[in-house]
Amino acid sequence: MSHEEKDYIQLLRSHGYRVTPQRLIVLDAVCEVGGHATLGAVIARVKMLDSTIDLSTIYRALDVWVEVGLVVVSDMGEQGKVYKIAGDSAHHHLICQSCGKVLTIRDDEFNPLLDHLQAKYGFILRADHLSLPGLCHDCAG
Amino acid sequence: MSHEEKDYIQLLRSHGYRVTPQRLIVLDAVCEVGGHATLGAVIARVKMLDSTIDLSTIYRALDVWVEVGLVVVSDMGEQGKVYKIAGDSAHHHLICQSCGKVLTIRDDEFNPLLDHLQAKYGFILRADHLSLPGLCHDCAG
DNA sequence: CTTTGTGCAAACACTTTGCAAGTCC
DNA sequence: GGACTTGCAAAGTGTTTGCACAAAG
Repeated sequence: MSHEEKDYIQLLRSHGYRVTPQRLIVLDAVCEVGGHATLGAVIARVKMLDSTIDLSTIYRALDVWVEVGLVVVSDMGEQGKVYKIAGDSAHHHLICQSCGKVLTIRDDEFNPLLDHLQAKYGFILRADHLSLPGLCHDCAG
Repeated sequence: MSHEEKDYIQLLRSHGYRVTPQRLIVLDAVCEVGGHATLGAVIARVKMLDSTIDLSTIYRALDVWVEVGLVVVSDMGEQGKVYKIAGDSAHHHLICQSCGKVLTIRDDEFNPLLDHLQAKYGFILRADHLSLPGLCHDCAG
């Protein structure tokens, strides 16, 4: 695994949570799925690592990791919730409604919009994972 | 109700659907709730208009209206699905993660972003109802 | 040893489906 | 009359909760 062991153990403890194998496995699963891990993908991965872990435990463990801030979750509507390790560079997705292709764009491409919203409404956009529907180059033609 | 009666009756028929009071009531409900009608709001409204209409009928009727194109649905994740009469001017929401306040912004405020995405990726943004998370003016200070 | 976490089963909310009876055309 | 719809009840989903036992600190 790519994350530092001490850090997240301290993180759990400092929030009054205990360190359990189940929680570590769930965290590993999110890591290993990588990128944007859908709930289904995380569950599948956890079950692969240890099939005796209960579904409710997975839900609870994910809540804990989100609570302590090591994992961030975003609800993408149709696609359900996706989990990822906090600190990954923010980015967004362009999803083609015709062919389903997914383009990834960097967060800073939103800066003009972000500046505009802040200037006009005082609203600070804090989206680290948007999914924007539309038509890709191939399907638009 | 604000919609033309003939139009949507023809619309149903032309798609091979029958005109039933239940379907009309569901359509009315979406109209009356106005703007973005959450599923819950639509259901509540329908029940108010005629409490004998079954939940399954409401779901099926909404599917029919979406199918014929008179109603559009967007899945807003956390907030669930919202329904609205097709043809309303497109716009988007800024949702404050701290206080829950919702700001509505016009679609054309996205034009710079839209142009950028089209120029750089050939991607045509087709979002008529985005929800962007962030912090509102009051909470950001 | 005390407190927290787990697995299990049951409860839950939300949505869909099968079917007989009713309705639209 | 014949096909489509409805209401009802039941079955699915996906997620949460209560509780006795197990594990962490």
